[in-house]
Amino acid sequence: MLLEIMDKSHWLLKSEPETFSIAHLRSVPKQTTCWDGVRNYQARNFLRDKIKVRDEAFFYHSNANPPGIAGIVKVVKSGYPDPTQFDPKSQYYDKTASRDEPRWYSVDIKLERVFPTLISLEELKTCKSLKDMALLQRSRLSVQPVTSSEWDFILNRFSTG
DNA sequence: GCCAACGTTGGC
DNA sequence: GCCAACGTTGGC
Repeated sequence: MLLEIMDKSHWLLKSEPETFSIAHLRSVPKQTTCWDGVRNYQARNFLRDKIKVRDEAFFYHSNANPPGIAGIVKVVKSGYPDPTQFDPKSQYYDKTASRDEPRWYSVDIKLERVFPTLISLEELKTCKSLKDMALLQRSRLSVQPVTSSEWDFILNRFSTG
């Protein structure tokens, strides 16, 4: 099957830990959750079109003290319409979206690893090899690609248990 | 809490 | 399709 010979892609997913941290993810059933609430078109396109089952992602704590990469998750379900866009009670409700024409997408992710210590943004910034990383260049994108070399570099450079 | 960066909206 | 106004993100 084609999927088996395709390389995994790597991503970085941001979450504010006050809202949903890696500790929250560890405590939910099956350590699996719907990655919902993304309301940016470029991020949406990655969720809808590019992120595949078996891909891995860094779980990044944004708006945190300190901000940084807290662990790794894997994708267990690829893009499908974000259910919160249809829910009037959700803070992510979007009245312009319909089930026939969904506007926003989610994937399901499962916890793979919590790093024993956070890899802080400050440390990432000191690495010349990471100077082109989307996180350091286009800091506001909440779903962003990570190249294989960036992924490997980070796992090798930092003690991640 | 500030504010720079950047994304979205809407009048024209 | 431009661009000013406005809103959000997220580091600090």
